[in-house]
Parts: sequence; C-alpha cells; structure tokens
Amino acid sequence: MVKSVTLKDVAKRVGVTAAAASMALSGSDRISDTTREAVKEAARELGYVPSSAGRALRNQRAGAVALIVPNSSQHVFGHMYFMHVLTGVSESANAHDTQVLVSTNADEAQGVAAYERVMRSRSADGAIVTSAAIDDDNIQRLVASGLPVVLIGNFPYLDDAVSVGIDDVTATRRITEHLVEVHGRRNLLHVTGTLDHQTGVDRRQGFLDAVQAAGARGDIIEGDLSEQSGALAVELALSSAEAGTPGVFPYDGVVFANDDMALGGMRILRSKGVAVPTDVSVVGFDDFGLARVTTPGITTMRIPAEEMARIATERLFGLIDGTADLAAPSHLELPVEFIARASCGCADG
Amino acid sequence: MVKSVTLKDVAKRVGVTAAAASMALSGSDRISDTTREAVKEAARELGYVPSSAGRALRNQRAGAVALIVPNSSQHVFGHMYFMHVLTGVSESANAHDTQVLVSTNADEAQGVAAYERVMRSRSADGAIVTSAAIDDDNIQRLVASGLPVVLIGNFPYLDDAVSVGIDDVTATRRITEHLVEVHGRRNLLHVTGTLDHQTGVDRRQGFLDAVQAAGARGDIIEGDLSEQSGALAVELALSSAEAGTPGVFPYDGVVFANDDMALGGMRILRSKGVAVPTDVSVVGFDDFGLARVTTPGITTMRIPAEEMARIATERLFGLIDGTADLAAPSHLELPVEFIARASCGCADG
DNA sequence: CTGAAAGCGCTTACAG
DNA sequence: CTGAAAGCGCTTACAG
Repeated sequence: MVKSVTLKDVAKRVGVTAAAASMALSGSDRISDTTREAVKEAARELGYVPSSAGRALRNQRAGAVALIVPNSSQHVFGHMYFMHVLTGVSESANAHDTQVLVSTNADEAQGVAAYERVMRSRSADGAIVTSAAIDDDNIQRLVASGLPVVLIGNFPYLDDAVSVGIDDVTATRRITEHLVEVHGRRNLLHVTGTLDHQTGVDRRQGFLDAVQAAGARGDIIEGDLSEQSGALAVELALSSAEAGTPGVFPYDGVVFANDDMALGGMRILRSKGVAVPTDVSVVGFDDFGLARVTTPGITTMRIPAEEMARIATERLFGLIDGTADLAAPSHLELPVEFIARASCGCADG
Repeated sequence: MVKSVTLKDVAKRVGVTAAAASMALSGSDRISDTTREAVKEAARELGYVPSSAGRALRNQRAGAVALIVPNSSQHVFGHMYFMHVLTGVSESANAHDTQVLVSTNADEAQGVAAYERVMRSRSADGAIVTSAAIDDDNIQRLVASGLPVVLIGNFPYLDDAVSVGIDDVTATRRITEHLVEVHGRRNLLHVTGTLDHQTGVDRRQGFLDAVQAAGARGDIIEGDLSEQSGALAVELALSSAEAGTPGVFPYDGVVFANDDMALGGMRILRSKGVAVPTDVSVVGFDDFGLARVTTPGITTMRIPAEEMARIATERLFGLIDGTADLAAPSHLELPVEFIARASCGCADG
C-alpha cells in the first residue's frame, strides 16, 4: 500500500552499500565527507525513516517503554490520575526519543498477564507500573523477572523494587491534624480507600496516628475510592444506631481517602441538611481536578502525579541504560502539597 | 540482563528446527500431533513469547496502532476527553491483540512531525488522530501519504479521509433551542471554542442557526475551551458598554462551547451576584465528568467519546486488514445525548 | 582503510 | 511429506 523507504533504497541512490549508508547516517567518520553528505541528502529526499523493527531486532532494544495499568487497579483507567501519569511518562519518553506503549490488561491467557507478555515479547525495554495492589502476583513476578520496572507508589513488601511515591501516612496525619488543630474538630470519621492497595492502608494509619495523638475520636468506614462509596459511608454513619438520633450526623469532621469519595459524601450531607463546613469539616486527597470545581471546594492533599511519573520514567531509563545510580535509594518519596479550600472551613466559597 | 527465550530455545529442547517449532505453535497440521504438543509444552515451560521485533520484521506488521495527539491540539492532553478516547482505543486494540502507542508531538525535527516519523518507521500499522486543527498540515500529509489513518472529528476539507464524529451543528442548535423554547430565553450569548478546529466553527453555526430561526438575539464571543476563557468572556460581557449599566449581565442565556468554559463563566456570574439559572440559563457541551460535579450541574450535550474511539479503531483495523467496507461512508456520525441539569433551569440542585 | 558477511528472531516459500 | 534456506531491515564485527 505504501512504499516503505529502506536503507537499501537510500544506499542504491548514492551507489554505496546499505552498511555504508547506515554508517553515513550515524555520522561515522569512516565514510568520506562527500559520501556522508550525499547519503544524508538522499535520505532526506526519499523521506527515509529507519524501520523500528529492523532496529529493534538488531539492537535488541525496542525503543519503547510500557505504561502498565494492572488489572488490580482498573479503576484508575478513566481517572484524571492516569492522565497526569501519562503526561509525565510521555514527557520523559519524548526526551529520550522513545515510544510510549499503554498496556491495560486484556486477556489473562494461560495465566500470564497481558503486560507480562508485552514485556517478554520485548515490545518495550521497560515498564512503569502504576498503583498496583499490594498482593498483585503479576507485578511481583514482573519485578522478580529482572525486567526493568519502576513502580509508582509504595511497596514495602517489594523492597528491592525501584519505586517513586509519596508518604501517605504523614500526609494523612497532617491533614487530619489540620481538622483537629485549626478547626477544633474532635469527632472524626475516616472513609478509607481500597485496603488491598498500600495507599489505603497508609492513609488509614495516618488518620489513626493523628486522632490518637490528639486524643480525639476516630472511627473508620471502609470505602473503595468511588464517589458512590463516599456517599454510602456517609449514609451508613447517618443511619448508625450509635448516632443516637438517626439522621443526625455523629461526626464534626470527615477525612476521605480521596476527593471522589469526599464529593459523594458531601452530596449526601447536603441532601440531609448537614452543612459543610459549618456542621462538618470535610477533607479529601488527590487534587486531580475535581476538588477545585465542587461547591464547596474540597480541602485536600495534592499528589504530584505528573512529577512522580516523570521521575519514575527517568529512573526507568537509568535501569535500561545501566546508568542507574546504584547508591540511590530504591524508593523515592516526593512531597505532597496541602491545599486549603472551603470544605474544611478555611477559605470561603 | 534477562535471558530472552527464543524460538530456537524451544525448538532445541524438543529436538526440531525453529521453523518446525514455529509451525507447531501456529497449529499447522504439517507437524505431527505428538511433536506439536511437545513444542507447545516446551514453549509453556520456558515461558516463550514471540519477539515482537522478529515478527514485525518478518510479517511487515508492527502489531500496534498509534493514538496521536497533534500539536495543534495539545490542550486535549490532560483532559478527560483523551482518557475516554484512550479507553475506547484500548478496548478495540485489545480485542485485536494489538498494542497501543500514544504519540504526542515531541520534536518537530527536520520539519517532520514526530507522529509522522512514528508511522514511517512502521512502529504502528495505523493511527487514530484525535481533534486535529482544520489546517494542520501534518495531519493532511499523514492522510495523503496513504498510511491507514482514522480521524476522530469532522473534516470537511479532507473528504476522502475516514473519520468518526458527531454533528456539532445540529447538537448546538438543539441545545440552543432548548434555552429558547423551554426556558423562554431571548437574549443569547455564545462563547465559542477554538475556531481553528472544526468543532468550534460548527458549534457557532448551530448556535447562529437556532437564534436566527427563533428570531432571538445571538451574540458571539470567541473563547478557547479553557475555563479561564469562559470567565473572561463573561467579564467582557459584564463590562460591555452595550450592557447599559456596567455590572448588569446583558443576556438571559449563555451557550458555552464546552463545560470547562461554562464552569469558568458561572464562577464569574456568581461572584457578581448573577443567579444561575434564575437570571441566566447556562449550557455547556461534552459531559466528560466536570458538568456533573459542579453546583449547579451543567446542562450539556454528552459526546460519546469512548464509543467514537472504539468505532474509529475498528474502522482502522478494517483499513489495515484491507477488509474495510468500501461501500461504507467515509465519515460516520454518532448521536449525542442531551443531559438536562440545573444550570439551564431544568433540574433542581 | 573499506567491502560485504553475519546475525538479531521470525515465518513462509522452496528444495529435496 | 519434511528439512532447511531465504529474507524482512538494520548495524557491527570481521575479512580483506
């Protein structure tokens, strides 16, 4: 259908061998100046672009990195978080003249996750894995296989794995302390993320640390990061017998493990006539876009997702090229940023 | 670093040639049942996965499609629209056992857009191009080159190009009519999208068609799809001399070309004490997530981005495989869905 | 110094 | 029927 221009075509036009043309294009000084220029000229005229397959086969290098969304966290696909990650990965990959492959999990044919097949087929020279579950076997195998992999997130059980994350425990402790210290809240509820992900566990821990240190009340309801589960958690709290009077919200502060759940929770609170932030202070986590546009805006911890991804990809290239600084800690932690908005009582609007 | 298992390894283990092993794995009946099973068993044991580069070179097929974001629309990267598109493309690609390459425009080295290099290097067998500008030369060249390409959007100037879009003119006419007919609005403003994109032009046309048919007033302010430009447009309208009294908003209905601008506009209206929807009915376009979470929720036209992408990718495979239905129209239009929310005065909340 | 072979991994067309 | 060569496009190590 389309005439592919190969190195041979370029070589033939100049009257040299393909090998010579290859060397000319790579700027080798084995080739005379005149020939080299002639080859470059011919390549330009013909619109020659090296075949990625030919190169990959010869160089044993795909010239691509894979961005993997494990089946254990399909919920991130379709979320702004992933866009930020993709942006960061692309930026770094572009700088390294490398393609980006996005690999979701299609089939799990013969027990091998699709993304492991991607790696084993050498379609990509390395992989960025984002937000895998704690006990995701496929990821563990991928890391153990020795293929260059950098994880985004915290993986205490995979302590030899290279990873880039944030300190969820400290971040959640800080935002909980904000509720206690700045807004005087003493009856707190935490709606958790998915507890099979380390972030879910860590954020819960940070919350518990803060309420314990403050001597405040700190209850826990398990959520799953969806807007709906935030709504359900609030409904559960409202209907709880402990509330004394059903319909009266028994907390004066809620720490949601992400902004989506905070939105769902605020919806229910409003519909039941519970005022945010007057009656209840609400905070979320993430700041991937949503927290800024709701009414009231959600006070939150901003995760530097794009930067995490960019740094993770840089580290991945270090692994691939063998230039990785072996003295560097395998796990890197980036700072989060506290963003005060109206839902906790800080800003107006 | 990692021992790659090749076909030769599998073959050696069974005591046949690589060629025979290849045939065995592909299920050829040239190979005896026992040998075939032995080869498959060996492949399983060794964890053999075919090299994508070897296959690509031999089959002259990359086994990948590219999803391209032209430099003329970098604003879509980092927007939920792109996530929906990526989801749709991935779904279809997975079904075809094909990789997805995401290609943003890095360098524009030697006048060739990065994505044209991707195509010419045969890293991908075809490309999905999303939301290109009307006069984007690179895209036109890509289409003209004969490489399999399917565009998402409307491209009347590229009438031989295969594309999947929506009818922006009709959709915008309908949502404008809604303001006139259901809410009795007569003084309308349209804040346009980027007018170098066909959607911007078409939505403006739909708005103008509707106001003309209704005999209503219909002013235009040019925007660029950003939240900020929506805010600026409203500020401009507020300060306009025509308004008579500055600070009084001179319209009772605003049709924003997307939801982001509607949000920005509503922010300013609220801050100036103009009530939405009581004083002014507001509508947007897209419904990629934001319109549902604002207060009030934004009445909008939902673009079926994921389905557009899925269908576009299916058509792309038709082109690549040469099984495309030549009788099918080159441009396909999908229906949009009117979503009534509070910003126009329909729902409450 | 330079020409041309070898080989990356695969699959199919060909020779026996 | 089956064995093994040829060749996809590339680049480097080798032979001259």
